Amino acid sequence: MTKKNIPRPTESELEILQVLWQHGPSTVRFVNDELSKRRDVGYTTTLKLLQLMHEKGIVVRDDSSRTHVYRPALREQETQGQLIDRLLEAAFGGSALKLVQQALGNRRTTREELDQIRNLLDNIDDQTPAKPATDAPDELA
Amino acid sequence: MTKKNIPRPTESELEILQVLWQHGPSTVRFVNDELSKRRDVGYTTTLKLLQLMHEKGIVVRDDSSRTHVYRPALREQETQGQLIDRLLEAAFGGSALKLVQQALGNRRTTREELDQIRNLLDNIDDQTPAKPATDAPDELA
DNA sequence: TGAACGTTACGAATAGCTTCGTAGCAAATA
DNA sequence: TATTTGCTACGAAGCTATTCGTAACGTTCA
Repeated sequence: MTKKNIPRPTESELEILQVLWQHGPSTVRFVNDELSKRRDVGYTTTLKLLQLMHEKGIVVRDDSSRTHVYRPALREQETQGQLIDRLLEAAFGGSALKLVQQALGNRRTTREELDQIRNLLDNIDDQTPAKPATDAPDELA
Repeated sequence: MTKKNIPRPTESELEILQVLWQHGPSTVRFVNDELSKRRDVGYTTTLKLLQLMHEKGIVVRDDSSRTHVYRPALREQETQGQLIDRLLEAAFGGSALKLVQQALGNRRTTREELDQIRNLLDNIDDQTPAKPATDAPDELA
């Protein structure tokens, strides 16, 4: 009921979101400086992008002072979850299993990462009843 | 050296690729019928899309008979791997761990699937030396 | 004050994606 | 053979994403 109207970020928009996720609320100048570390991009390009993202509701803007400050409208996890859902539908026929297999299989993964995933699996296991529950707990840190 | 020139499929193109992956080499007619099961789409739209995909090298075409037959240029796994790489870069800062956590965490996953993933992890473990190997085996069914 | 600078707003050009109409041709059929 | 059917090719329109130039305006500072 809350996340229906937020449009899917494009690739350029994601690039900006990553800066905001990583550094918190930022000015156009700052975002542009960050992007410029990776590739050539004009200041007004970044500005325009942020303005569009604002119009779309992807970011929230504090324009109380002359230099506006932008922050993501959604938390990192929400957006990432959305994107995975999209990819799942678009390329994996909805099978999360196949996606995870693909993500782990064709990639060098460290032992440590593997262990972390195993931990995650165990946690999920604890909460996965043999029969579907009607009142599964939600929202844990 | 082999997969550099193949451009990334768009969303519509992926929809078609899924049909080809699932049913094997197909005519425009067949692909269009499949797509039509899910949504409204004109025949020439599907035709044009396949023609463009052919130009781009995303699909291969057998035009020896009047009715052309299309098949994917890349195997399902390759394309999916590519797409995951892309998403990994675009939204997860390159961390496969975060991606998998997100894919598994925010989703109802069956016990069976969890077990399959655990198996996968064990297999990877067997092949993951403490120090990186120079001659990892490739291509297993 | 006035010049230089930083910031936002806006318009426009370009490119790619998606869709479909029309034309032309070949094959099947009456 | 004449008609109908089915297929490919092609062009174009509409939309979105991306990029940047220019203008307008406030702030800073010499």
